[in-house]
Amino acid sequence: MSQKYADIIIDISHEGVDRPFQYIIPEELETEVGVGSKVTVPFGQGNRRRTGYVVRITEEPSWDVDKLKYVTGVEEGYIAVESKLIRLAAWMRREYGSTMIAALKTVMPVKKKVRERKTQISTNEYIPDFEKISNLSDDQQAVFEDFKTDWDAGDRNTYLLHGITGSGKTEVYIAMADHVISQGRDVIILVPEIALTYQTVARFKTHFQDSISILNSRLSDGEKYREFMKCREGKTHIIIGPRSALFAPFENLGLIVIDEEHDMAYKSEMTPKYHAREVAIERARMDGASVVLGSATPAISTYYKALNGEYKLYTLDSRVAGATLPDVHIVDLRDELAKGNRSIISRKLYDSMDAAFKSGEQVMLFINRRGYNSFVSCRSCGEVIRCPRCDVSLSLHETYNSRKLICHYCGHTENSPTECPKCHSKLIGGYGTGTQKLEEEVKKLFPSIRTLRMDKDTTTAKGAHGAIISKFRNHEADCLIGTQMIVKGHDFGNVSVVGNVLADLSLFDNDFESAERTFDLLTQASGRAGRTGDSRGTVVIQTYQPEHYAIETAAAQNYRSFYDYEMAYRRILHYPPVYELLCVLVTSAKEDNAVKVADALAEAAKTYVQDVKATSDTKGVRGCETDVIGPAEAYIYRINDIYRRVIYIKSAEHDKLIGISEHIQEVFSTFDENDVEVSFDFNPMNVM
DNA sequence: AGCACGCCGACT
DNA sequence: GTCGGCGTGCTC
Repeated sequence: MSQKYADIIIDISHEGVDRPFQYIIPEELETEVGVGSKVTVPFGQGNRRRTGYVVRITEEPSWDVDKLKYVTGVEEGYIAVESKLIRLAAWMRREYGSTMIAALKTVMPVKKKVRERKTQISTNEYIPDFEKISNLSDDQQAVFEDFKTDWDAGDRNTYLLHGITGSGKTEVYIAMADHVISQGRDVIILVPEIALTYQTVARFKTHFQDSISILNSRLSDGEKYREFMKCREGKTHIIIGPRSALFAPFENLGLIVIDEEHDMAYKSEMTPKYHAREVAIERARMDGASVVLGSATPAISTYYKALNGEYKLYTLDSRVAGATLPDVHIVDLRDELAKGNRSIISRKLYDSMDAAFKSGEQVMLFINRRGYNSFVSCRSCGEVIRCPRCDVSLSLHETYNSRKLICHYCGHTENSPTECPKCHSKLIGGYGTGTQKLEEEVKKLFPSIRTLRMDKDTTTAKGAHGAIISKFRNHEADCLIGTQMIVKGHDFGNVSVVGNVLADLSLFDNDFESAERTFDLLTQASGRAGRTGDSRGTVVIQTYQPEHYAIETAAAQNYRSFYDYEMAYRRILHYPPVYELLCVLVTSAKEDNAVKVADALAEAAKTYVQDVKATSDTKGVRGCETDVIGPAEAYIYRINDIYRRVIYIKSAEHDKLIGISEHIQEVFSTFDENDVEVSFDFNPMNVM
């Protein structure tokens, strides 16, 4: 038998070693080492043991054989992922500007010690059975039939299923998944976050019973690995889970469904900062699978592609079971103030709540900010209490016996001062409003009402989220107050009033997606009112900008109208999806180095753009504009004593942005400021 | 990333 | 003279 050699990516996240190194596979390990194996090898002059991943096996060495070292160990029973997932990692490396090892680690199933429990806990126990789905409505059937026709003809596509809240998208997914599985292919269902999409998961679980793998964020690495093994071994043919379920090691993937495809949770915060939608489409392309994107409020960029014909568009615009749209009222808070109402609950919202409580119905109040007040400032000198390590003001949080100031970025905590640290005035206090303040207000206005609060503060404990939801569902509280997490996918039959207490909070973010986020939140929140249909629900939207198109179109539940307005802005301002955006983040503990490097990289990018333009002009190609903006201070200039500067680059051509990012990386690698780091974010979803 | 080789300052 | 500073460069 001939000698085998392995190309191995070493587990060191550094540009300098971000390439394969070749090793000899010793005879005794030959059966165990395959593509995707996790191995240990001696590396560097000191022959330090490092781990690495095998990305290729050859029979011919491509390096001086005398210099090759031997593979020293293999992780036993490690899932050898098919080379397809490694190719997907390579694609992600290039697409999102990360190292190969970082890309591999996001794609590889993690194996930690799988502790076998004595009493096997079913990870899916907490999900109740859901009523079996009834037959598909005519609308749903038509969508499914069209999909089936394509599928049977071997036609693989990306589809956008645009269905209003309550139109029954889940039933359509299930029908599609059933069909694909019946053809011997595997299915991945992505949901934004399992805890928040409880009902979708429950429906799938009811339908597929034990043949479905369910991933959730509470699973340990070992449990997650076990679910992945089931996929690998063909014990299950469908998996449902968050972003990471995208890398389930199925051999015969046929369909990827992304539910609530507009959700921000699909964008990874960790390098490589990939978007699950894009990776899903690439994986589907590699595996000959179809992708179904579903949403009531599709991302602008998704709808844009659907209208361009890049995706096939399906629309479901009638609610099943005759549920009606709620009555939506917009309250202008400026009028309210003029009339002398200084409460954060308007007259209209108060009356609606009062009526609901009197008839034994429930109310949901939504405010997109946690904490008590947004910040603490001095009324005398204007001093605002800020985080000592970050460039943000601290948020006030109240616990049972103390008032604490917390930094939402680094976690810094201090006691709330009783006097101004600068001018020593006692007139120091909180401004703005958050979930805690709102809860207090409700208790003051409705003393006999039982309230529940759901935000990041009350849901950190394991199971807290589900506990709050089931308490409210069992009507152990009359009023649920929370941040955006309460609007996602929960159906409460007895809720007749939904209040958006300060709808423009998300508009104040002022990045190019703030209108889109506001529209999504308002639409989803409105969808929570009166869904079961016997009584028409009431939605109250309180705002300082009642004429804003995002608020008006959300109140009218008119997605298309919002899309048209929004696209007009995006076109004028050269924002995605017309133009794509690359954010280059330059960070350093030394402020002057961050400035210096950011300036140099922006200069390099500008020169590069000019050169590319010059060459394409000579070829007669009408080069699309590419703008380099900045560098500027990041939205939050300092986090944990690290200074942050950003360069934004806009281009209508995706490949051009990739080229620029590669060029910037190259230029950066010649610099010797080793306290500076550079990271890339394509089409960022948060202000940087 | 980590380790070695390499060429300049104050020490047994 | 030499011990050691960390600048530069390589790792199969």
